[in-house]
Amino acid sequence: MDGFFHEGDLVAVLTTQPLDRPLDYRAPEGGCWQGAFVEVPLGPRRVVGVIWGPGKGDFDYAKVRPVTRVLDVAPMRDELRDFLEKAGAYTLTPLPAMLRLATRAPAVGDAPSMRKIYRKGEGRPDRETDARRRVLDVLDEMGGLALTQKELADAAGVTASVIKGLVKQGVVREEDAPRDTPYPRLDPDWGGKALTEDQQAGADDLRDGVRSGRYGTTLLKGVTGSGKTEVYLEAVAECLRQGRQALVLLPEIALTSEFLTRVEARFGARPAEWHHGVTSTERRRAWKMIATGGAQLVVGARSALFLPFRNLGLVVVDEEHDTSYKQEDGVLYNARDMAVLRASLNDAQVVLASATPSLESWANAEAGKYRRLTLTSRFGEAVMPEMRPIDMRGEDLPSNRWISPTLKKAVTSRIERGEQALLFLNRRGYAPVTICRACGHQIGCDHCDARMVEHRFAKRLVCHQCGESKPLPEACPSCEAEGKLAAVGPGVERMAEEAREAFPEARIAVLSSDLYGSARQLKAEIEEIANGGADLIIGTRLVAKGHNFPLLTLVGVIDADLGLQGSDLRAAERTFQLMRQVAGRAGRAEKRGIALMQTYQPEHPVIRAILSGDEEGFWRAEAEERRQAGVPPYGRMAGVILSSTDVQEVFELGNAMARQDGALRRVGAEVYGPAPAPVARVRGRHRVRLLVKAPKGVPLQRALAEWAGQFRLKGELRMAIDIDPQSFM
DNA sequence: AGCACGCCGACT
DNA sequence: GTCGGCGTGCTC
Repeated sequence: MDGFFHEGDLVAVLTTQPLDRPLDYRAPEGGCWQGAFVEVPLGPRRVVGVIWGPGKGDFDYAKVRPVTRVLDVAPMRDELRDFLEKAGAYTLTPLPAMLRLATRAPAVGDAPSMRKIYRKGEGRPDRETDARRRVLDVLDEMGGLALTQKELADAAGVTASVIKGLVKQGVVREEDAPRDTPYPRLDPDWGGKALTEDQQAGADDLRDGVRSGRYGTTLLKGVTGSGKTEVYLEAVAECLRQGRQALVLLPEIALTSEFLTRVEARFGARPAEWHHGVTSTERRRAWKMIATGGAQLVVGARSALFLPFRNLGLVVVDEEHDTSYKQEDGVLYNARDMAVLRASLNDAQVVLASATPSLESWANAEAGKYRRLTLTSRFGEAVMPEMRPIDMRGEDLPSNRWISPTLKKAVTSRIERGEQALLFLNRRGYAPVTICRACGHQIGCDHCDARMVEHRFAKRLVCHQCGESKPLPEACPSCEAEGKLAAVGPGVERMAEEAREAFPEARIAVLSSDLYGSARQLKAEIEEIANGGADLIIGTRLVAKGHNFPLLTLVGVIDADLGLQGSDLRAAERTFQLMRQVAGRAGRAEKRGIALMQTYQPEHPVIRAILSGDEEGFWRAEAEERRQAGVPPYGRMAGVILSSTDVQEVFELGNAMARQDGALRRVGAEVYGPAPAPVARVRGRHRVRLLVKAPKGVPLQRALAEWAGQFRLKGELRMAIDIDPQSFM
């Protein structure tokens, strides 16, 4: 039999321990399958591993130890093993670290955990009280189905002690049942919304893709309100009809609860959920059910890509341009690219959904690698708002004020008409810089090379890099002059202050992620505002993400130039996306909105492109610039970040690496740097960055591995290689 | 990752 | 003499 090992056979076991290769063991009594999750002895410890393949047999047979036991979970499928190997090779991540991503389920190897359930028993209770009668009524209605103690107590409006009393008499039966139960079935034909012609065509197209049973990627582009979600949920429905599983990735957990409600409305039940906020019992249930087919749809964060799907047929990456898909949590990977890789190994379809796609995806669609679907019409006839610049060079504005007379007039007129306005500034806190007027000292973080941001609402200075905070001092920490510290520059809190002065009659709400304790509170506040609880909203980029404000007709961007500073090559792309998204908040339903952008450089090509709405033109120009520069997606890049508590040590290694670059030059790659990383010191560690640039099509990973392998990291030194870095300044 | 081994400086 | 710092190497 293929992939089965009999007792005593040599097997290679990969563990999550950071060894450089799988180790040989002997198959246990009863044998084991390739992919089986096992427990093996390693030195004095026992660790969890996976049967990776046949053993190599290059180790003294007498010293080979047997597998301790095979865990009672579905073996890892070949596709997932393949995915881990390929993703590891691409990101230059050792396999054990990749396996760790795929085994992030708590206590999967333990015996199935049980819980008590309750159903109708025999006879009548000795005394028939109201409470007891209600419990029995609830159980009667269930028609023999069992409930947990909490469900039963809540439904009957009694406490647990009533149930216990009935159990004692045998009137209610208590039983043990496994805790990890399948998720309720989703019905693909439950609540389909009527689609517009445009949406219907898109949905048909995606459905055909899913029906093909083959790999394929579609870039689904559509502005806010164009019905992207409805359209891709039709692809999910088709996937469920085919009896395959679907995965929807969202960039932020804050968006999941709203999304789950929509899924429930469409399919009649809630899907499995997977992100850091899910309890460990629920994660364990999800993991097991995904492996056995008891979960049809998973909604989750990027780590959901490593779940043990039994038959994955579709992956949707919503807001595919979102930078949070590329972030470090030990392993540096871009969830959008990994979704495409995983899908291709599973003969599954990918849908990349966005109003403002990444340049990479746009280029892949242009090159014919991805299909392209564009939804044009917005619901209820409204279109993208009218966009106009406010040339700040011509505005009469005192220093320390940021709302221009033109913008002020526009906001006033909207508020008078009972409509909402939004002032957008992508900067949290009160002021980004606190400077001493006596000596010029700027207050910085003690552990990072970053300035402390004043948060007046919390009465503290906060480092946005490491989260460290301290009270605002009375005296300058450098020259000790008292009362000379001044806030410089605007943050949303300061904008709110100015707005209260400018619009004394208006009800003003500030939306910034740090002002709310929990995602739940924030969501409640957003709902309140959407229902008309405020006249003027002042918000950070948080407002750009998927929330709908039906009364909003004016968006004022305080500083449209903000994202264009610095030398980051992606700055243009990000600013373009952000500005279009923020502007898209204005005007829905029957009211057309307007977006006003305060700028000191209205002739800047990016600002002009944002205002004219010539997206294709912008992408083409941007693509041409990248092609000229030989940077992604027309060339390859990798970042190398070295860090240590010792500055000199990092720079010495950085310089040595830059000098000994033979392995890179042999494939035509070049090294730049070392330079201090964008934030040169984080949490007390000094960081230095090297950049590697290579033509497309060269074996970059192999060259990088050979190059980096020459250097030994001693002491506190750490090296992280980032393939396809987000920023390449 | 853990854990043992071993080579040097410092102390009862 | 021996205690303990951490650099190096091994785990099937």
